[in-house]
Amino acid sequence: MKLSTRSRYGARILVDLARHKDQGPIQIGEISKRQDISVKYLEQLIRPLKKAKLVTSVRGPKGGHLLAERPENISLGQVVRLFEGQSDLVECVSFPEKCPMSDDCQVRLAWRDATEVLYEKLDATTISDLMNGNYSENE
Amino acid sequence: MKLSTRSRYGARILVDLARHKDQGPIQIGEISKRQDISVKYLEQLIRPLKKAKLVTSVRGPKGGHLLAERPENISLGQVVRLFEGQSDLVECVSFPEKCPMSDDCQVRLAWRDATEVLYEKLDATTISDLMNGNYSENE
DNA sequence: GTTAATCCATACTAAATTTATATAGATTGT
DNA sequence: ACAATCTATATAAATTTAGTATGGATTAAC
Repeated sequence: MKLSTRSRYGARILVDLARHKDQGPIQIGEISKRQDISVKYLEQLIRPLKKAKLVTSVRGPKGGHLLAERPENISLGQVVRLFEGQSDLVECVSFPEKCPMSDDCQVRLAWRDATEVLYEKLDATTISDLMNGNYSENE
Repeated sequence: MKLSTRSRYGARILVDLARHKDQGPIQIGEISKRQDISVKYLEQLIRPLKKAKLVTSVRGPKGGHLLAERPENISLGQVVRLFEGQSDLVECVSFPEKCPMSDDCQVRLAWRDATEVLYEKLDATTISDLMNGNYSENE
């Protein structure tokens, strides 16, 4: 039960953009160096972020990428839902028809509730919480 | 980010055993029919459950499997930790050395906290909660 | 207008993981 | 003795993931 690198990298990209948001458009090459992610993979990851309106870009020379939202308005929950093909812990939570036992499966309801608790936490954690090196457990 | 079928099946096996715990040792063949899991796969899944002392078995004819603990003492957290090779949302939570950036990665701390919240919920959910068809969201 | 730097989109592949099945054997109550 | 059970390892097919490659389209600076 692990998160894809896409979610992990996606979050780091957003934090990187947030940290440098006063420096104008940020080139992929810069992010690549700082985050140690290949340029090609970065391009692939930024596309969904743009589609989701979390990031905008400026084209041409001196162009680059910018956060489209304030850091406090972007949550890890958004990132995970965006990058994980299946964002629930088990398929039957959202698609009961995938399991013949869904109808009276108590375990399914427990997975559903656990998924819910997880996303409550992820939704409550924003890029703003993570950008300044002072993230702490209690808040 | 999905749970393996092993965790899902593992939980269902335990609930099945809990539901029939007054009927003496339960044969794998019975579980197989009720839960629609192949006998061979079941054998493979029950082994770790026995190793973890959640299940015991009686050998020979008329033998079978039994819960080794009271249903209220077995949690989904135990099941998931047992069956998921990696029980954290991301590897660097338990193994910071796996990522060169772990040292001052704020996102890592957020993943750690989210993992923690998830397991708090899973640990609070027991087989007893799930065995009687009256599991409800609020408890 | 040219050009260099950027962003965009799809195809593909190699590796890892998952989900089982198959085979063979050990144990034990009747 | 033996039939029914549990145990263990090997293997294979399918799926998923992670990342690269290729080729292009756009655009601002000069």
